[in-house]
Amino acid sequence: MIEYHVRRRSGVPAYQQIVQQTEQALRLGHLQLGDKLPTAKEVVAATAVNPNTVLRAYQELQRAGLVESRQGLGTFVVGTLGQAENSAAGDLRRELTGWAAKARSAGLEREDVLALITSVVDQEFPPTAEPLPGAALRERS
Amino acid sequence: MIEYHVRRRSGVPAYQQIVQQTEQALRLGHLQLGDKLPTAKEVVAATAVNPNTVLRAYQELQRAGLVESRQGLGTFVVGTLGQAENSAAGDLRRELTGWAAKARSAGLEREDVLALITSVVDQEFPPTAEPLPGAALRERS
Amino acid sequence: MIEYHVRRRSGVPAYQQIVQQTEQALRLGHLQLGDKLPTAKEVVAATAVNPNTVLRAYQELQRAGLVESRQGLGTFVVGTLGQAENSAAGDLRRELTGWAAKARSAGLEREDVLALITSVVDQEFPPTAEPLPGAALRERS
Amino acid sequence: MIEYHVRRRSGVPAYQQIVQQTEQALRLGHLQLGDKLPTAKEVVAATAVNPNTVLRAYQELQRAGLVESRQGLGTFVVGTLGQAENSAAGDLRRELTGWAAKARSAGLEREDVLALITSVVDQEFPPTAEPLPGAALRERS
DNA sequence: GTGGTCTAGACCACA
DNA sequence: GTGGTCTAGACCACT
Repeated sequence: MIEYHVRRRSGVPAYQQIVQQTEQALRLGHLQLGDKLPTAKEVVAATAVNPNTVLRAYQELQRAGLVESRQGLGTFVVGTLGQAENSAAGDLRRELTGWAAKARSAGLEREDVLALITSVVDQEFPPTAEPLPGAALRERS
Repeated sequence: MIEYHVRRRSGVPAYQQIVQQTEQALRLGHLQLGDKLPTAKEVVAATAVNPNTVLRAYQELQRAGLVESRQGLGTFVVGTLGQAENSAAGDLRRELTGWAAKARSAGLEREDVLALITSVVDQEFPPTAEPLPGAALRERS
Repeated sequence: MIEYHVRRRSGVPAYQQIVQQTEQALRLGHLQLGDKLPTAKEVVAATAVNPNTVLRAYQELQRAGLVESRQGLGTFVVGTLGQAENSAAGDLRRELTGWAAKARSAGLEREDVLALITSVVDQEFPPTAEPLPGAALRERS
Repeated sequence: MIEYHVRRRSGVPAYQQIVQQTEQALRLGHLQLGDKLPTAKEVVAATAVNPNTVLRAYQELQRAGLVESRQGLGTFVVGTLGQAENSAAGDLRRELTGWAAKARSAGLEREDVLALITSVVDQEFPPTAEPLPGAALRERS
């Protein structure tokens, strides 16, 4: 059963954190087709968020076609996402774990590692650019 | 000169994105002691956020002791952060770049890679847990 | 419940006055762990500042780890500060009150008393010096 | 010769800090009738503020009738302020110094002492209240 | 021209 | 209803 961790100070809305963690679990294969998500009550007990916040996250996931809520039964996985758990994933994970160990013994902290990683990933997998706002405005007015 | 990229749709407050990108540039050595940050005006021109949003980010960095704003002159780096650019960093970056290439040829998308990476990093460098809010409150009435 | 008093003519930013008064209340024990700060609305009603100014003060206190804001609930004290209310404080306060009475009967005004006091305190508890700005800059270009 | 100390981070405008420190020196007798203030150049060397900032402070003092600038000669004290250095001041200062020593041995820090003192002084010498803004507006419109 | 503060108002996240 | 973020614009302090 997936366990959510909500960081209130991160600035990311609580319901989005739940959505993102669910999506990530789907990519990693931690959640499989048919798996049951924890009930809102359980999430509330574990994360101290408001029940409505959980419901909103689950609705978002349902609209994305990833889960389905059944009255009185719970919420179940009905979709898949990505390739992170294909045949090569085991190797990739092993290698990355080794890399992380090396980084730690070189004295890097968690934040250093994250900075380095995002730097490399942004270079190798460039994020889709965002149009400058105002473009739409300029056309309209 | 550092260039900021603000993603408005990410849910993360714009001012925090600027703070985080500055911190990352400090960790990676892209910003050095004495370097000048772009003026609020320049950031506004590049990112289309409001000047106050930039000022707020800079003030946050100033309170963290990382930069110092001098009226009429600009904002300057006065602190350092982390170890991401020590002797071993070059090797680590090279290896990680190779790993990323392998991941791509295995068919993983950016989101898959990020999911895999955060999974491994969270395991190897466990984030500091956040105390449940309300702990202090529960003792009282 | 703490009551704030903002002096607009003092030259000190309103949000800093709120921060300082909160810190002082913590030192004096007027605010205890778990206490609730007034809502932004209440402060606005009492001091005629803008809600955003109050929020900014509370955020500053939150970053200092002294309070914690919970959406929809309010802002609560989660940290302590200093020793001004330990066992000896009662005696010290009594003595100081007596001293103030003597000063008044000697014809000193409020401003005279403040001048005398800051002079003595600065001598007995030297303030931490502030580094000359630009030290880091001078090395560079 | 008076020495100014400008704390840039205090939020109080630099020129006001110079004015206030001059007034305080007058009250304490550290500056006497006829004394010469440091030249703008000297203040600049000591505090790293802009010459214009010093000039503005001196102009303010001149408008208050406390000093007088003579071209090519310098700026001189021509007024007095308060009673902080009358006959009883010596005793009061001595007592206060003793009190401060006791406070320190009780473990209070500078900030604790300041909190305690302002609390007592505000009670014994209540600051003149400030009319709520809007009062004037209500009459006008 | 650069940064700092404040106001006003809008919209969102959360309880 | 409470706090969080952002925008827009004004005014001030400083170089």
